[in-house]
Amino acid sequence: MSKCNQCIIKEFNSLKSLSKEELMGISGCKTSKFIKKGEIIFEEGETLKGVYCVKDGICKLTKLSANGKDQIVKLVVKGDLLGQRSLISDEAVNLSAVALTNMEVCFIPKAEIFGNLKNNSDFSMDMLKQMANDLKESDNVVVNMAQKSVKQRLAEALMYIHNSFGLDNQGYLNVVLSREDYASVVGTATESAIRVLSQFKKEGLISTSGKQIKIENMEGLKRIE
Amino acid sequence: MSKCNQCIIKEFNSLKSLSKEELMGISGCKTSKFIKKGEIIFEEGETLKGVYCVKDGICKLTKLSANGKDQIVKLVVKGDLLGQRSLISDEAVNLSAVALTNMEVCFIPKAEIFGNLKNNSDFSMDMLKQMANDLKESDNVVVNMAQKSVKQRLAEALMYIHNSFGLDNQGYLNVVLSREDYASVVGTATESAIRVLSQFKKEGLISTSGKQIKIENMEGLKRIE
DNA sequence: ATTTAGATATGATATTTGTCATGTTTTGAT
DNA sequence: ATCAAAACATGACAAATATCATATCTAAAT
Repeated sequence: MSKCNQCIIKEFNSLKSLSKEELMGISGCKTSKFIKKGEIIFEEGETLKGVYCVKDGICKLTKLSANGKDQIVKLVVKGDLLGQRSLISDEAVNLSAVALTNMEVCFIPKAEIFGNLKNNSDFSMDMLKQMANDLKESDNVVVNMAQKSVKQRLAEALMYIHNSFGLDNQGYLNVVLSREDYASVVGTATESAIRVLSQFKKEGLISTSGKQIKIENMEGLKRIE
Repeated sequence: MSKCNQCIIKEFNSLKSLSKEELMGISGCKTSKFIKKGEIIFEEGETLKGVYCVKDGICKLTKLSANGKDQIVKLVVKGDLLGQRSLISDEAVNLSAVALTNMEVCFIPKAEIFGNLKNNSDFSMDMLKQMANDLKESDNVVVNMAQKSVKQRLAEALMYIHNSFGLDNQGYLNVVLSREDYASVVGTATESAIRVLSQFKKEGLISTSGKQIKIENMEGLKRIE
């Protein structure tokens, strides 16, 4: 069993506030899991028995809307925790998590997290900060959804992925989404997302190679209205 | 100076997890403030020096979008705290707070809140729970904004206000919003909000008396597509 | 290599929503 | 009580977006 206190991943999330002893405790009860692209980590409505620490790979958090369409609420990468919100509220999960690439995650049981929240105020403060940040971002997304056009939202989604998830060695976005997923991120019909991406391509703002997308003119994307 | 441990309001928020001594500490440093309808409590970008506990009245939390329109992100009532998110993130506030009615609020300095977060794990756990709940609701709003029509969103806004803020003695919604505010809640043009409300009225789903709105057919509103 | 389901693309059209113009009503200040 | 400003209302039209149809491309399975 690999040791949490030697794991670099923890530096990217609240677990960094835990002591060596507390991390040893987690090492002792965590389990490691490999998840294939497309597989479901958990589904809306499930009751979670712990949180997942993402060691490698990328997944999407989605919510099924009343009209039957999935909406992507967030993209989660290496270093993020999954399921804390649900655990803290002591409710069924509000979102589904689906792997966009092959993933490696560590599962940490609920009791362990709660114990640390109770005894380590730095940890709970860090968790609070993380949650506060998620809330701010979610509020910002609400405003964008309500006030911006599909074109703007898609341009911003591309820039967000560019800035947050980086590029491969040929300059393509590291996160590869289907057109349907792009539609689901910006909240529009798949055909609309395809049309806008085609337009961006015509205008030289992006280029593509299969599913892969490369931003060619960041300033142009910023100027989209 | 009135005493926090005798104040019923605290039962509705995280302050209920504080001990009598901790509440006395807050009583000693809090200040009470009356705010008139339409006045700004704080504005996006400001740095807060504490949180506000809403003793009476209702306010809206808004965010200015790039196109210059205000978006109402949340309605806040008696019992809620204002400004915790910003305080915890140690950042400028993300949202503006504007009174929709005359209000009475208590201002509690930052240091007092942080001290209690550090020393009282029940308090920080409760704060975490509150934040987790806000996050869930915000995520749900994102999905609604992205996937539902203006008509649906407005119907839901009316039902939300009905269920969460109650009615006056004649059955009108307790929260009275201008048409512009309704537009800002659902993220649409003021004229569109007016049109939809007029249509609801024609269909007998609601009735109005000036700005006041009464839901006449809850089931009908639920069925809106 | 062939097949085939799924993804991407695009045209035609319908629907929704926004914008501008204009008139009416309500509200608040004097 | 009167007046001005703001809020409300509605028509006409424009723009954005969704839907439906259909064609092409791609990738995985045999």
